[in-house]
Amino acid sequence: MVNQKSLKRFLQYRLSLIKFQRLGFEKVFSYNLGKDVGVTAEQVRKDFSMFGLKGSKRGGYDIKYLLKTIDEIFKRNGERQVIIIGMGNIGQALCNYQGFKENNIIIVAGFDLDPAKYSKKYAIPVHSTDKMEEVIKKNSIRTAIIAVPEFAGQEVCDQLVSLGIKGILNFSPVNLKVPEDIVVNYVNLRNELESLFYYT
Amino acid sequence: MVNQKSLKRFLQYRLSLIKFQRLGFEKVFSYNLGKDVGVTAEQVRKDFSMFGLKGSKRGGYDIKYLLKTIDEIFKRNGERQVIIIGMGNIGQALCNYQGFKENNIIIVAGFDLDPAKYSKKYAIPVHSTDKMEEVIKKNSIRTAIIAVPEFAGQEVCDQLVSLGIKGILNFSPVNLKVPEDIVVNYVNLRNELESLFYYT
DNA sequence: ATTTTTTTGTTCCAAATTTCACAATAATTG
DNA sequence: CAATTATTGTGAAATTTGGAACAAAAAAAT
Ligand SMILES: NC(=O)c1ccc[n+]([C@@H]2O[C@H](COP(=O)([O-])OP(=O)(O)OC[C@H]3O[C@@H](n4cnc5c(N)ncnc54)[C@H](O)[C@@H]3O)[C@@H](O)[C@H]2O)c1
Ligand SMILES: NC(=O)c1ccc[n+]([C@@H]2O[C@H](COP(=O)([O-])OP(=O)(O)OC[C@H]3O[C@@H](n4cnc5c(N)ncnc54)[C@H](O)[C@@H]3O)[C@@H](O)[C@H]2O)c1
Repeated sequence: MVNQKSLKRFLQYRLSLIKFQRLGFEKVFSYNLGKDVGVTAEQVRKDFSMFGLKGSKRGGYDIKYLLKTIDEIFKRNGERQVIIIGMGNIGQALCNYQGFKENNIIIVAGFDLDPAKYSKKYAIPVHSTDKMEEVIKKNSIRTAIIAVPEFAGQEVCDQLVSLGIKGILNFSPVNLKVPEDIVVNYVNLRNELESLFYYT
Repeated sequence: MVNQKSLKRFLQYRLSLIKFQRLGFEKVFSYNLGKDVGVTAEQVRKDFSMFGLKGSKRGGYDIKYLLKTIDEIFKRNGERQVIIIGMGNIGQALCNYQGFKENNIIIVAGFDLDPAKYSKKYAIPVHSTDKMEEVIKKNSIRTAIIAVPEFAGQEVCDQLVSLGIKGILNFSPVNLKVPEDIVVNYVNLRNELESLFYYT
């Protein structure tokens, strides 16, 4: 299995590379990237080496080439579709975010139990959860965002897994029990905020 | 410096402990907590030992005592005030979230450059960024959430630091340059989602 | 009261991750 | 074109993190 941390660093490298490219650079050195992203130059080189990205000694790395390869790693050229379960605060914030479309990520639809959410006022169509199977199958969707309250997290997760979802971004503060081959990324906003109060 | 990961696990332990308490339990064993939170029992004991939390051999840990001590670690009994800079999608989602108030976290105010955001329709007062200093000083605020676009992240961060903020939750996809004594927690939603496409 | 069982607390061990160190080599300089 | 310099790529060392193992102690059983 691939190193999760390295994987997320690549997305930071990508942002940084685009920044350098906009500034007119064609090459970068490991320490340029490292400094901008907040890791050591050695870390950058190790990450690159792990995914087989090559630079030229003394000449550094070619930005275009790096971007192209990173794009391949994250399948940026294919369709990258995702659905959201739970169209409350978080679900709405995500579907209004422009940065996904700009980065080739399509939020196909939202799902909710509450009929009040099936309105036209959202950036994406919102359906009853009964329709999940249909939408997932029709679009061959493999990735989903769980943004339902804590008590519903595991239940929704089980549904998603049974419908063939392989990758989950989970906002509910629950440790999800999933089969081996399912990848879950956790975002626990309350913990991220609250842990700051330890220091302050 | 304290182990960041351990710190965040404590908040998960806390949630789990409350769950057990609601179910009528007064004691837990390390493996109960571990199973629920998704870590090993050894990890739980190690974490507890690191913060000086004591259990009784064969009797396990007293839930009330654990909760009380964890509450102290995160200063749950004092005022836990925070401000949000950037009242766009994320800023609004956060200020509408009930779970903060329920957990003794008060979002005192929001700040934005855009006057269209200074309306009464939000759950918290929203001011011009000019007012940041006044609000921070008056309430002795030490914790802030950055929810502005990428290009403004570092600038806002510098302002906050100069106004005495010590802990930052940063949603903008930038590596913030901060003095040693400032703690930053990063939430990069796009990376969390996009990294899933590596697998799917 | 003694033995057995169970669980903590901690030391030791293993795995994963990061940093160091340096040979290899490409670019630059003289 | 030889010497110098800068930077990559990677194997070894160091660090960090998590897991295993087990003695110590408390509870339960006999
Ligand atoms: N909003 C935040 O700032 C914030 C902060 C910390 C944690 N969270 C967590 O993120 C998650 C979402 O938060 P939110 O503020 O968006 O919640 P919310 O209550 O605003 O929205 C949840 C939505 O899920 C829907 N829902 C409930 N059960 C469902 C089910 N079984 N299937 C489909 N839809 C269902 C509800 O109808 C509602 O629309 C929660 O687990 C919350 O704990 C949110
Ligand atoms: N919304 C999402 O789902 C999402 C997903 C991934 C990343 N992000 C990141 O989170 C951050 C916030 O996202 P969003 O969708 O809420 O953005 P948004 O554009 O909806 O809101 C940003 C707000 O910040 C304000 N602002 C800009 N410069 C400011 C300044 N210097 N001082 C004060 N206010 C300022 C703007 O007026 C706007 O109201 C961004 O950095 C974005 O990249 C958001």
